[in-house]
Amino acid sequence: MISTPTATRTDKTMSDEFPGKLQNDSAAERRTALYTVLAQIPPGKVVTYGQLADMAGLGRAARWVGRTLSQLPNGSLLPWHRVIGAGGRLSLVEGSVGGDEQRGRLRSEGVLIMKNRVDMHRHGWRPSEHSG
DNA sequence: GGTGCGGCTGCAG
DNA sequence: GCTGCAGCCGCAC
Repeated sequence: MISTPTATRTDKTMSDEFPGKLQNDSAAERRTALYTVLAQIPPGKVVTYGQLADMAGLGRAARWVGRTLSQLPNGSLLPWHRVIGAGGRLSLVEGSVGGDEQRGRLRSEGVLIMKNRVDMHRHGWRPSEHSG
């Protein structure tokens, strides 16, 4: 056996594997995990901040997720618009840049928005049920 | 290393 | 169903 003292985490990017339970050591790792999970969300589906945080292994850091998403650049290819508040509520207010963008994108994907709310029973992403 | 701050969450009114 | 309040968690001073 190779007694590697500092080989706890490694060498290369282990991000080759699918997300779920990454061993997050640093904030950057967590952000990466968050982005990875976020990228797994299929079109027409939505997740809540808390759900996304849990998927990234952050537990209840839903707030942090929201802040992190707000820090995404405009050119980001991540489907940040598929992240909504608990209960299918849209945290972003209509009239806001992000709010308008989110609604527009969601509708483009076939997600019906009624009074700042999305039907989670219909569009809620169920990773446990093979993204379908 | 203590304090403040969020694109939150859940419950009560 | 909306508003207000307290709780959580991690990040930035």
